[in-house]
Amino acid sequence: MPKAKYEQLYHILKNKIESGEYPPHELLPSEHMLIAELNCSRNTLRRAVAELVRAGYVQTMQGKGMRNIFEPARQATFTLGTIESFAESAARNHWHGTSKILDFAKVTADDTLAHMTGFAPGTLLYYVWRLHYLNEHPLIMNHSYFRQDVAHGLTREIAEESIYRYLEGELHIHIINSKRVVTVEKATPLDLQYLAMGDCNCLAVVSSQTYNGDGVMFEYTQSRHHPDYFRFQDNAVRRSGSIV
Amino acid sequence: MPKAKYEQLYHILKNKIESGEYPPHELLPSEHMLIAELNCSRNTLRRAVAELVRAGYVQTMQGKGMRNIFEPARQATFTLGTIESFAESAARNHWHGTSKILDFAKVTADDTLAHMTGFAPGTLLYYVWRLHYLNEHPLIMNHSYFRQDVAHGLTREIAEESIYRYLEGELHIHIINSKRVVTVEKATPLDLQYLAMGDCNCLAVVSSQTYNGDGVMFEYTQSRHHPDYFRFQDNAVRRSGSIV
DNA sequence: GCCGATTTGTCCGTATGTATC
DNA sequence: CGATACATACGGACAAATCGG
Repeated sequence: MPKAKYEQLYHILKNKIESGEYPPHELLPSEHMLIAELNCSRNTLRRAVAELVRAGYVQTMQGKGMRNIFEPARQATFTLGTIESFAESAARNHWHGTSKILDFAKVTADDTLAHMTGFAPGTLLYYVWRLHYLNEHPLIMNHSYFRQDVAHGLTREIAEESIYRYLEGELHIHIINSKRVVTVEKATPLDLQYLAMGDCNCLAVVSSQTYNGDGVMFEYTQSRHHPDYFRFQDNAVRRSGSIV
Repeated sequence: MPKAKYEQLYHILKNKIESGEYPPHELLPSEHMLIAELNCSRNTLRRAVAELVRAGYVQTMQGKGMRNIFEPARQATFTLGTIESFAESAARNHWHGTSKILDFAKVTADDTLAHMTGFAPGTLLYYVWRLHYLNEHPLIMNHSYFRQDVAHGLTREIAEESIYRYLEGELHIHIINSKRVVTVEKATPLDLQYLAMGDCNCLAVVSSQTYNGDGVMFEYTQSRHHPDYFRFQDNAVRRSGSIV
C-alpha cells in the first residue's frame, strides 16, 4: 500500500489507462485538468506522470499534451528498476514458485572468485546454490555469495525459507540498491543438467551486486535463466542532451 | 551539450565522482552544502541526484546522506533508458562501427508479421535488413520495419547512411520513446551464417517498438546480438511500496 | 508570418514529515 | 530530546513548443 501521494496518483492514472477509461492513442486531460480533478499540486502530478512515462504508459510532448500509449497485450512480466526476490515476483505474477537448496557452504574469496564477484580477496562469505521452479519447471539457477559479517547467522534452514526476509526482518539490514548486468553465456554442464535446456547451449545471466545502507556490497548473485522464460522490458526516452 | 541546469549539475557531480574527488564508499556533502556550492535550488539538485541514483553512482538514505557507490571497472557500456542509434553508441564508446545493408524492400504486413511487430495487418512497410560491424566483427543483425506513410521516401541509399538522421533531420519526425524487450532466442541459420557465432546456438534479441510525436508506432526493430558482445546494465532500487 | 492561448518543461522558495544519530 | 539529513508537497514564475486565427 503506497502512502506517498504521488504513488497514489500514479496508480489512479495507471488503472484508468489500463481499464480503457482514457481512449488508446489519444491525449489525456491536460495537467491543469488533472490537477483540479485529483486535487494535488503541479509538481506532485508531474512526478506521478514521470513514473508513467518511465513505465511506458504515456508519452509527453511539450506544447501538445500527454498521450496514452498503453498496449494491453505487451506489458511486462519482469520489470527493470526494482528489486524483487524470486518469491515476490512469483507472487506478483500469480505463479506457483518453489525453490530448492542444492548447496550451502562457508567459503573464502580467492582471487578468481574476488574478480568475478567484486568482493576483496580473503572476504569470508556464505555460498548458497539454489534452484527456482515455476509450476514444477526448473527455470533459474542462482549462485549467491553473502558477506558473513553482514548476513551473519545465515543457515541452510533460513535459506530454505526466504533469505531476504531474514536479512530485512531479523537482521534489520536495509537493502538499498542493486547493480545488475544482463549477459548471454554458454551453458555449463551444470546448467544443462539442472535446467532442462533442450538443445539450447546458452542462457541469460543476470549478475547483481547488492548494497546495504552502510554502502557495503554484501551480496553477489549470478542468476542463470532458462532462455525460454527470460524476458526483460524497458522503456527508453529520446532526449536531446541525452543523460549518459 | 545539455542546457538544462539539472543536467549540468548531474554532469558536474558525475565527473567529481568518477575523478575520485569524492572518496569512494563515503558520504557526499549534504544537499544543503551542495546547494550552496552549486548555487541552485533544492528541487534542481534533487533532480540531478535522482539521475545519479538511476545511473548507479550514488545511493541516498533518509536521515543519513548520500553515498558514493561508483565502481570504476564495472560501469556500463550499454545503458538502458535512452534511445541511441548504432552510430551514436559506437561514437560514444569510441568504437569503429560500420554497417551493411543486406536487403531493402517494400512489404505489406500479413498476419504473422503483424503479430510479431504490432503493426495492423495490411500496413505498408519498408523492410531494412542490416548488419552492424564493430572493428570489422559482425555483432548485430537488425530486421527493421518502418511505416511507409511516416518514413516516406526512405531508400536503400539513405539507409546506407543513417536512417535516424533522415527521419529527424529531413522528415522532422519527433522520436519520443521506444518500448524494448530483451529475450534469448535460438539462432537461425541466417544468424549462424552472418554473425560468426562459433558454437553458440542462441543469441540476445532486443525487440523495440518506437513511437513518434503523433503517438503512432512507426518502427519495429528486432536486434539480434552476438552473445559475446551483448551487455545491458541496470541499477535497481529497493522501495517499500514498490512502483509496479 | 505574427500573435495570443494552451500545454508541457524548468526553476525557485518554502513548509512539513520522517529517519538517523 | 534536539540537530541534521533526506522525502514529500505546495504554489508561483518564466521558458519553450504547439496550434489556431
